[in-house]
Amino acid sequence: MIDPALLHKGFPSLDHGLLTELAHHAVLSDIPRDTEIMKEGQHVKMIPLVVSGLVKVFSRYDDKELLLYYIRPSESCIMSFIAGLKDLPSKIFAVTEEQTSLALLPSQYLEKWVRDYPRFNLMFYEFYNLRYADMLETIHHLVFENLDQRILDYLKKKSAIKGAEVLRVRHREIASELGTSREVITRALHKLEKESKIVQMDGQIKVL
Amino acid sequence: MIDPALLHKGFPSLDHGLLTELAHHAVLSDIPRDTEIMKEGQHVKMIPLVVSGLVKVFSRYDDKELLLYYIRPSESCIMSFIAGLKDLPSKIFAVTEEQTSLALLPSQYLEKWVRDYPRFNLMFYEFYNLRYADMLETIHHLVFENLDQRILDYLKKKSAIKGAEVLRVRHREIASELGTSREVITRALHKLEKESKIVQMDGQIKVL
DNA sequence: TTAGACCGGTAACAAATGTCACCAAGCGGC
DNA sequence: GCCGCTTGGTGACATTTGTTACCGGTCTAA
Repeated sequence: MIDPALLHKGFPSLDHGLLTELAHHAVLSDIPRDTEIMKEGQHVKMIPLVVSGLVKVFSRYDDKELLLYYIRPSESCIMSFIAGLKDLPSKIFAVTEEQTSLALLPSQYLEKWVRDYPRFNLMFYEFYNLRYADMLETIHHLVFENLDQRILDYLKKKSAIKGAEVLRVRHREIASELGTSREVITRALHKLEKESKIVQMDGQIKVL
Repeated sequence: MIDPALLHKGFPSLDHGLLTELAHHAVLSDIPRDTEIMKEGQHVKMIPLVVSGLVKVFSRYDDKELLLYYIRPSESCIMSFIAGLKDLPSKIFAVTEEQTSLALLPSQYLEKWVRDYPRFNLMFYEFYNLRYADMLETIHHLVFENLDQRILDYLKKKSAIKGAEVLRVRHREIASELGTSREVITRALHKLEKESKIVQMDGQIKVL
C-alpha cells in the first residue's frame, strides 16, 4: 500500500478509482544504482512503474550487449507487463542507471485492471508505443548510420535524458551500450573531436 | 459489414458480442500482391485485420530498406492501431507480399472497443507482443550476427512463413530486405553454397 | 612505497562489408 | 531476328569495423 498522491503525481491520467486500487496493492521499492532488476529468462511477479530515477534496458549475447532504451519516471516496463500477463520469461535485461524508486504492481491483478479500467489499458498502450518507437529508432541507427553518427546520436540522447550538457561516461560503457569494443570508441571519439562535433576533457564528453 | 463467421474463424478468442460489433463496422478489402497499403507519414483511418495473405512491414531511409516483420493471417498492424488511437503518422511502410484479404476496422470506434471489450485489449496486447519480439529479434540479428548468418536466418524464416521448402526470391530482393546491396548477397550466397548450407538452382534457393 | 586494477591512447593488422565497373545469359516485345 | 531489360557473376578496390598487442597515467589497497 502506497500513497495514492505519489502515484497521481507521476501518472496524472489515471482516474481516482484506478489510482486508489493501484496504490492499495502497490509496494514502493527504492533501489540503488547499477542494480540488475530484470534478467533474461526471469519470470515476473511484479510490474514496476518508475516513480523516480532511471532504468536502462538492454539485450545481451555472449559478452556483447546493446542498449535498447531507457525507462524514465512515469513510465513502465512492457516486458514485465507481457511477462506478467502471460507468465512468460523476459528476453531482456534491466539495470538501474541511477538511484531509482519503483511502484511495484503485483501481476495477479493485471487481468482485473485490464478488464475494469480503460485508462489502465490506454496507459500501457502508451508505454508500448514508446518502446516500439525506441526499438524502431535503434534499428534505424544500426542499419542506416555509421558508427560515428551512432555515437553522436547516443551522446545527444544521453545528454537529453540525463539533462546534462556534459557527460561523465567511460569509453568502455559507450562501447558496451553500442555493442562494440572500447578501442573502436576511442578512435571514433577522436575523429569526432577533430571534426569539432564533441569535446573531451578529463573523462568528460560534451556534444557541440 | 462483413460476415461474423469469417472473423470468428481468424480470431476465435473474440467473444460473440465483440465479434458482431466488429463485423458490423468492418469492411472487407481484397488487395493484390505488391501493393503498398501503408506508407511513412500517413495518417490512418482504418485498422486492418489480416484475414488471409501476407503483409510485409519495413523501414526505409533514402533508397535503403530493411524488413522489420511480417503480418500474418489472424494478426493486425499495431502501427495502424497506434496511429488510429492517437491520430499519429505512421513511421513504417507496409506492402502486401501476396494477394491479401483485410478486414478494415474504422478507427473512430477504437476507443469504444478498448473501453467495452477486455478481449479486444488482450488481442492487441498479443499483437504488440508479437511485434516487440520481432523487433528484438531483428535487432539481435543486426548486432550479434554476421551477414552470412543473417541471410541464413532470413531464408529459414521466409521458408517457414511461406510454407515452402524452396524459395523463389531474387538476390536483389534479399539485399533490399536486409538493407544491403545485391553484389554482397550474391557473394554471400555463393559462400553459403560452398559451405553446403543452401542450394541454388535456376533462380530458386533451398535451405539445407 | 609498491602491486594491481582501471582507464585511455595508439599502431598494425585482419576481416567484413560496401562500391564500382563490367560481362554474359535469359527473356519478352516488336 | 534484334533490342532493351533484368538477373546474376565477378574482380578489384575502398571503407568501415573488429582485433591484438602494446603503452603510460592514475588511483587505491595493502
